[in-house]
Amino acid sequence: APAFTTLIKELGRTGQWEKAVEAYRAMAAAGVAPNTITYSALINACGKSKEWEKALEVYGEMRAAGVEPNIFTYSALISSCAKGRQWKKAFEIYDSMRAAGVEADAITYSAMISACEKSKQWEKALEVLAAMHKAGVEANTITYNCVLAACEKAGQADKALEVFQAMLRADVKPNAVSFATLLAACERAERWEAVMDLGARMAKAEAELEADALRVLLTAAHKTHRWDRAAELWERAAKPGG
RNA sequence: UACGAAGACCUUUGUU
Repeated sequence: APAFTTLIKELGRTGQWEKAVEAYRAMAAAGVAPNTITYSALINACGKSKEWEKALEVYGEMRAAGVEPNIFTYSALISSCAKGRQWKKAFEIYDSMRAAGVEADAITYSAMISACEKSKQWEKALEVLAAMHKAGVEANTITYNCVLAACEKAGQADKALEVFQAMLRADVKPNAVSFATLLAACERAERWEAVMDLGARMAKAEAELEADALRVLLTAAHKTHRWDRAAELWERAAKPGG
């Protein structure tokens, strides 16, 4: 079964979900029984291609075959719903997971928040973060990135900055994705002072300065008449590895 | 104890 699972994952990674399903069918023909790991990989393969209905169908077959889902299975299902922008379905899966006595971890919560984000439910995303905290599960950089993305997508720059503060208070390190999301939110809201502030934090965090981030930071320097900062940015960007 | 397999942001690919 591990060989089939590896194949299914690879097919999923390259967007060939139909072939992944074929590989799964071929298992039966070869007399190999799919297990929890195989099903989780197949659900994820379907989810990656935004085939959330197929992912749920596979889940149904899994249950019918008497194979027990675990936290990987549920997280993959939630992630599938996220990519298909089915936040209500994601909550349904989450509820059934809890009913089965499976505790959500940081990955599960992040997938839930991502589901809210992609369905443009930023308030729900904040609710999930609060529930996570209440459950005593620590939010990590990715979790916060999902929340930041939810705020950004909804045009809630102030909320994004609030979440960022909470992130720093929780001692969770922002990465390049965090900053990119924050910059996007602030750019859209024309919060140039906030952008300048982020630029300073990025420098302190030694975060990688990508082209798009540089563009927004330069725009902000221009808008706030901080020519000195613009020059500094330019020099830093010109340096190899800087 | 370990010993080829599975889940979250971003990245790749496809669709608009």
